[in-house]
Amino acid sequence: MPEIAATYTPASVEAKWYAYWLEHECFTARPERVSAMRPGYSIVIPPPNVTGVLTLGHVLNNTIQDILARRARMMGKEVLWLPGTDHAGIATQNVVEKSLRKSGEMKHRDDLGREALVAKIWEWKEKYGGIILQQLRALGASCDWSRTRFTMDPEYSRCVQSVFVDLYKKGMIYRGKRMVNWCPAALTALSDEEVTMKPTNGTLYYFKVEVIPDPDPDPSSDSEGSRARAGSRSGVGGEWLTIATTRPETIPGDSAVAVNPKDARYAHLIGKHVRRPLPRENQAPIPIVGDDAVVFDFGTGVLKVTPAHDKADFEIGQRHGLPAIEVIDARGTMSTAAGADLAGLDRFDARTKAVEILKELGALEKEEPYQNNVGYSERADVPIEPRLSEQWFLKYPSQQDARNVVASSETRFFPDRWSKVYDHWMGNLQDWCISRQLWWGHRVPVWYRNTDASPSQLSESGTACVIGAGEIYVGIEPPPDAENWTQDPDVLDTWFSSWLWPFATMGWPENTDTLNQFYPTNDLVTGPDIIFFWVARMIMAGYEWMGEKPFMNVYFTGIIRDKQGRKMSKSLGNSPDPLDLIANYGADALRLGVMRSAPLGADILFDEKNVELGRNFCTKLWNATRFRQMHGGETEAEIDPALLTSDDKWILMRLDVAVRETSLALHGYNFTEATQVLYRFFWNEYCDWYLEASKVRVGNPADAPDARKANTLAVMDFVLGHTLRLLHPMLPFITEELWQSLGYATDLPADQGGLTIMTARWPTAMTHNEREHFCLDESDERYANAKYEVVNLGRGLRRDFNIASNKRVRFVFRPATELPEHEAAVLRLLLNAETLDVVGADWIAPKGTPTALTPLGELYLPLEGLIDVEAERARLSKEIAKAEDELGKVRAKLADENFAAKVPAKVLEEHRQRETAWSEKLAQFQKMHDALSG
RNA sequence: GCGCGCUUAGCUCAGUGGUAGAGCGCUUGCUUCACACGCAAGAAGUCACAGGUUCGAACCCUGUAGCGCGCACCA
Repeated sequence: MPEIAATYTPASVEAKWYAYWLEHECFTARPERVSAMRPGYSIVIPPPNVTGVLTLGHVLNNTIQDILARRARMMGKEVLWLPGTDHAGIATQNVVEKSLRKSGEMKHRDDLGREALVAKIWEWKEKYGGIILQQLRALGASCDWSRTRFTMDPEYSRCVQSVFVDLYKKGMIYRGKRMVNWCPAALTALSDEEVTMKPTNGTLYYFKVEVIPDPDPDPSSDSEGSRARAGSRSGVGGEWLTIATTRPETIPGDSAVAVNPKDARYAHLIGKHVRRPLPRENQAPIPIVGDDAVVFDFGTGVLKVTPAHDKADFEIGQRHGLPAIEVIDARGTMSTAAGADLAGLDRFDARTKAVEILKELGALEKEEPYQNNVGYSERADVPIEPRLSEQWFLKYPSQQDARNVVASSETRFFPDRWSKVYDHWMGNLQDWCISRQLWWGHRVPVWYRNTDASPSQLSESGTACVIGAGEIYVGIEPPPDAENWTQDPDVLDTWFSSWLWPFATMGWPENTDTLNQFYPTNDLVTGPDIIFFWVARMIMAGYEWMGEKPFMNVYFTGIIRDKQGRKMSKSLGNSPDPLDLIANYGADALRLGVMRSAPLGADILFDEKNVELGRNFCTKLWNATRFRQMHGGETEAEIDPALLTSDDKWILMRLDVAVRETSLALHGYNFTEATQVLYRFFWNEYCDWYLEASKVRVGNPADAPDARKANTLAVMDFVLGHTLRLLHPMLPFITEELWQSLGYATDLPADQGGLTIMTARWPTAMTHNEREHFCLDESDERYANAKYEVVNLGRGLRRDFNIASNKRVRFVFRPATELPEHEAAVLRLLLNAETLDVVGADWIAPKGTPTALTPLGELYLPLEGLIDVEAERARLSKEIAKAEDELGKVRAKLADENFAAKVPAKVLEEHRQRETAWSEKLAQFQKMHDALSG
């Protein structure tokens, strides 16, 4: 048996046991072992970005998953925790492009070209891609690494392509030119979910336009026709309309002005035209249309309509057959259609310029500061540009099943309130823009060719479909005569692959053992920020292709913030590196620290103090266990119930409570509560009381073992063995080290803790028979509590009379009933008393002796020659005041006749007992007080 | 604008109808033979505010304020 070292050194212990677990394949899931007696349990990891490095958010998330997985193993389940990474299209391409630009290998992606860049990204992925998974090992994550998946593995890619083809065949996928969220930084379309609205300070510009009495029949921006009219400024003296806008740079793209047809101020103008002021060289007439979307009381009630650069305007344009004039290009630069003044300018510079021109034209009436919500690209953090472009869209499949499964709690959300958020989103689904103008990702499995011939037939595999006009081929494999075809250049949204994660990682579309035994998964642990991106879509995908929900429970973690409540970010520098924390405090300390501060459903304010707390707890655990080992003796000897003391019984009962509470808390995903229960049990109950009291019996390590000492050590083994198991999911490393060091593994079967604590049985609450066996009774608990209360009161006396805690003093005790010598010995030890003289009822304390009234009798602290009568009088006065106060409160309640009449009998009885207890105390204190005065 | 959540000790948070709690921080005393990453004792709260229900409210109901989140959005 290895001797437990004086200090705990996490680094070597962690490395040792992680290697041991891997060597013994403790993390490997074996579907063939699943049976009725050994149910399967599974979690799929939310795959971190392949570019990612471990953050505190990952620590939180993966510690929870590890706790769930380890506990499930201890409960006898066959566990699969499936790890992997996500190719994360935009993020990864950005990271690699940036690094290539930095190293000078390219200036722009076009320098390399598609194939070369993708090759570079693969290279980069092979080199650095696994970092975060390595870091998870340092945290202790018990993932089945042999099953590590990547969303661009060949088999996985095939899944992605086949669901595309499947959805295409089902008519759920279509291509079209629509208004999309365009990111001018990433140069790609985004889904609605990738846009976040941010309040942004801007300006509302009011400019006027002239109503033209004699409209041009063709209001399009035909430059020749317009220029001809630009010179003859007709309509002078006509009507003018004032329009408010935040985006004057888009005026050249306006193809109408809209008013509400019910707006009496303007309704008569509908059908007339106004002169669009920009571009200067093409001040075309544009129509005034009536549309209900225009609100009366915003701005002037007149709306400029820019169908090419605003979603709402696009819809108005559709309703009125208006042309969409693109004045901003993909990079956010003004196009030639914007006119000579603006063309080539960045969209924000163009805004300034447009305002200047309006001023010059005398069209600008006023400008006022204005805060509006602007959509930002979540990833690039730049304002998105609504833009018309040709994209692939998906009508979400299996919506109804996905909605029902959460509404009916067949899949449960923790905390439950997220199910409302989910339901709301599911009820307002918009088609999903799934194509991205990137190179890194799953390429859209569609090929085109121009042909005059009639459409080709379906390919034999049935994976191809055909559309008229130009020819389009949709299939997992390229068309047979691929050289004649051009593949769609776009790739698919990363989430279009992530949503298949729960089954694509398990061998789908094959009917594998893994799928049979581990799908649906039991728990998903993720952040609420990706409830739409990922969770909702996985549920729909699960129903669409597996015909079954992907998970039974979803636990949403909080967001980790710093202690001032700010989000963790690189630029703020408030994001500590978890690996540094592990190096400084140990992985277990980090896990405990994070879990102890992670309340269910709330954000977590991270403070390194919590990790310190975790470290301190590990040290305490280490030392308390070392204390046990130092006293030697047989490991885990049989407990002799006949030799159990009140302290023994008390700790066994407290342990039982801790077992129940821990299990209950974990069952309800209350991880913080579980940690708190265990922290209190071990530190405050086991160490502070039981271990200290037991010193009476275990004596010095060198003392010869006797039956009583052996029995106490057996109780310690029982409690420590249970505690280590309860703590193992939370603190895997130190518990394994101590489990092995104490020799608890030696006599157990390999699969029940003999090989590793990982598979030791999860403690269960004591049965009635076990309680009988140990003769556990509430009276033992009451007696032990009373004894500890005597100690508390005695320590209070010491404090009140300024006796240093290391000074051994004489106490006198007058017990209410007989005090057994072994209990007196415990009192002596815990009070740090030189002696505890037990006296009879006839003993009279010297005048002024400090006295405490305890549940077991009166405790005196004789202070020979040092008695300060005034001090004791003052102390007693305080006690009397306190007793009077409490007595007053409880009597007031009892005096209320309504109270006595309506309150439950149990509560009434409690109050009566309280009254009796306080009045007795009060009487005694008063007696002692009077004696001092007399 | 709609919806959800939060407000309890200096800080972070437990506490779902019956005597206000923990950790950290603070004060005091202790190198007591497992542990100073420790031991012991202590101070510290109008439970956001206002009403209501109840014998009794931190807890249930209504309203108000502040903070946070989600959705929608008005140019």
